[in-house]
Amino acid sequence: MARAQFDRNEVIEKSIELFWQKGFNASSMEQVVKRTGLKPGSIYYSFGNKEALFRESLESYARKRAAHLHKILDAAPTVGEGLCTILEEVVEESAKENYCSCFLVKTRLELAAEGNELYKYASAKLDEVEALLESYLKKEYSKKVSQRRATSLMMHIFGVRVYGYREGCVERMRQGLREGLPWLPWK
Amino acid sequence: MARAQFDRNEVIEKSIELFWQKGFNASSMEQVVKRTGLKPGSIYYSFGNKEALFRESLESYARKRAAHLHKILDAAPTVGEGLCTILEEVVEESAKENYCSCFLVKTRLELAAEGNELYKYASAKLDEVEALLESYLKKEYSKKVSQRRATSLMMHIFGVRVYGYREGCVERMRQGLREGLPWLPWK
DNA sequence: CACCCATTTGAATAATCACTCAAAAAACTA
DNA sequence: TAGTTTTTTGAGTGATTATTCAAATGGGTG
Repeated sequence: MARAQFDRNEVIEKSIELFWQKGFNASSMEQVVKRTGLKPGSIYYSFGNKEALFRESLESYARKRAAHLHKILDAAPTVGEGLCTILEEVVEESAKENYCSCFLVKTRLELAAEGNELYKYASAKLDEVEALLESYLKKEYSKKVSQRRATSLMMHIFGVRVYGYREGCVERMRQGLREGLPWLPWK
Repeated sequence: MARAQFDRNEVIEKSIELFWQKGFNASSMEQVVKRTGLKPGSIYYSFGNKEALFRESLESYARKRAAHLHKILDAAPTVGEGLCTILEEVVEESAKENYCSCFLVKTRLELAAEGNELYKYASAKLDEVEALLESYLKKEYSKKVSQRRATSLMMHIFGVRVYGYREGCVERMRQGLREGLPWLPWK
């Protein structure tokens, strides 16, 4: 076998599922073995160790999320409408079964102690999301207003990511978002 | 020894410190042994098991937080001013070394999978905080407005709890809060 | 076809985990 | 002070953890 037999993307996909749902510490490599079907040796040969596999999963997740945000904001007629779409999506995501917030947010909260590298990575990626929002806002607002509103948006997104665990909270969150972000073109 | 030799409150206090900082899964009972100075047998004899000790720690934390919120809101000249004080405190807390968000929020995010009892408890306590805020708001606003603003406040608090890990973010968050909560009497 | 080497295998390893228990010790009671 | 009950002690348990490795496997290449 000169080339690996498994599909690397599929393995990362399954790992994201597990790590996102359970977090770093509650996920065991045995569970990774079970979900991916690979043997322990293969996983370690291909990915190094648990932290490296987790990191690759986080990277993949962050890449896809950033691409998605870009796509929506580029497709929207105005920045404001794009932001409304994003927020509405985040709200609706919380209504799904097995909702588990945002992989980056969860990692930031779980691994903050001791300056963990995975924490640093998740934090850097979240900062990048804010920078992305700010850059789009600058198309319509001054630098000062854009920065303030980007931070406000981030806090609302984080808010929904935590609030969303509550059952039957979708309408409440919609109201709350309209209250806190009245400058957006809500429908 | 008919009565325990250690101070139960002190042990819970040390446990809160550990569990709050590291979370449930990254905290080992050996670390509890080290921090409290008790022997394993004593801990299990007095508290049952890890989950029960964690729960007692969570309960103690939640009780103290709720009392603190009540105290501030009762002492403030107006509800709005009390809310500003609370938010400013949460922001300033994030600037401390070893900042670790909110024990309840961290527990909610870490243990949501599989309907864990500790997750349910943390969630219920967070819901109670919102109910508390809403009851104070009703003194000055209609039921509808109070509910909407209580949710908005909760989302902002959650937002700060997650955003606060970012370094040098205090001024940013202050700006963001004023942007999202313009109806509060900010100074 | 034969060789090579990347990859797979799965049992094994050592560390750590939550938790237990029988015996010792230390209060309270009479 | 003698006896009873509660609490402490700390070595020990079995399960689970992340990780390793020598041997087997099989695709690519000449």
